[in-house]
Amino acid sequence: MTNFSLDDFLPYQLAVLSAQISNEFSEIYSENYGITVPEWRVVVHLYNAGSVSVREIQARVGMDKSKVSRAATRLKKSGHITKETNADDRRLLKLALTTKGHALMKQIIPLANDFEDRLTQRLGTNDEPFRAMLATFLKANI
Amino acid sequence: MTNFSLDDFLPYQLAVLSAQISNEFSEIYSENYGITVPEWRVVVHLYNAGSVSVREIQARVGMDKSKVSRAATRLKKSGHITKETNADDRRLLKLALTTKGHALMKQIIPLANDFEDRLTQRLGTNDEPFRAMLATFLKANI
DNA sequence: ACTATATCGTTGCACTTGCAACGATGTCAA
DNA sequence: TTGACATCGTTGCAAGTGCAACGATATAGT
Repeated sequence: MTNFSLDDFLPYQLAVLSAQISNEFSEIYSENYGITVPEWRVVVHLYNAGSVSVREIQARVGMDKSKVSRAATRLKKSGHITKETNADDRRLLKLALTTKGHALMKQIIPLANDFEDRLTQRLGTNDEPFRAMLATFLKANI
Repeated sequence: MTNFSLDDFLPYQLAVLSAQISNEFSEIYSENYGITVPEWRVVVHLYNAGSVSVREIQARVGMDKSKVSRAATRLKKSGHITKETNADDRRLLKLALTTKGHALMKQIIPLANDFEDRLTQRLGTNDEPFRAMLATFLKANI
C-alpha cells in the first residue's frame, strides 16, 4: 500500500494538537511569571506532593532526570524551591517549594483551572468519552 | 481554587501521549532509515504534493520555516530530495523527491499504515469518536 | 571488611529548537 | 523608474534537549 495521508495520521494529529494547546497555555504562565514548561511541571508536582526527590519527579511527570535537574536549578536560582540532601539516603535530594514558590502556585493554579474549563467547554458533550480514551491510552502505556 | 491535578490536566495528558506515540513510531524509521521527525514530515508532504516550496510545507505541516529549511538541507545531502529555484518567482524553492526519496517512501509508508492500524485496534470501538474529536479540535484551530 | 553492583543527581557533549535578522527577490503606488 | 514595503529561504545565536559518563552514596553477597 503506497497511499498515505499525513492529516489522518494519529501521531501527527496528536503532535500538532498537543503543541498547539501546550503553547497556548504556557504563554499564560511564561509571559506572566517567567517559568518554562519543565519548571511548571516540577513546581506543580511539588505543590501536590510536598518534599520529593528528583527521581520521584522524573518517574511521575515523565521527564528525563537531567531535565528535572536543570529545571530545579533554575527554580532554586529564582527562589521558588529549596534543595536539601535527604539525611536518610544521602544520594537523594529533597526538593520543596518556598513561600515564594507557593505563592506562585496560588496564582497560576486558578489560571490552569480556567484553561482546563475552557477546553472542557470546547469538547462539549464529547468531553467525557474523549478523556476516557486518553486515560486508557495513557494507562495502557502504549 | 487551589486544588490541581496534573494527571487530569489536558495539556499535560496530550503532551505525554503525543511524545510517547511519536517516539514509538519515529524509532521505526529513524533506526531503519536514519531520518528524523522533521525530515519525515517534509518527505511525506513531498510524496503527496509533488514539487512545493518551503513556505508551503511550513504552512501545511506546521513547522517553523527554519526547521523545514534545515530538514531540506539534510534531505538533499542524503540524496532524498532536490532543491531548485522556481523560475516564476525566484524567491521560492521547488523541493521534490528524488528516485531514492521515492523508494524510501515506498518502504516507510506501509510501516506507517501498519502503525496506524495498530493504534486503531487499540482504540477499538472508540476509534471513531476519538478521531472525530481530534479533528474538531484541530479544525477549530483552538 | 571488602568487593562488585546499583542508584542518585549533575554535567559535558553534540544536536535541535525558535526567534530575529539578513540578503535576495517580488509588488505596487506615485 | 523609483522607493517603500512584503515575502522567501537561510543563518547566527542563545537556550533547551537526550544521552552517556561521572562521582558520590548505598546495598548485597562473600
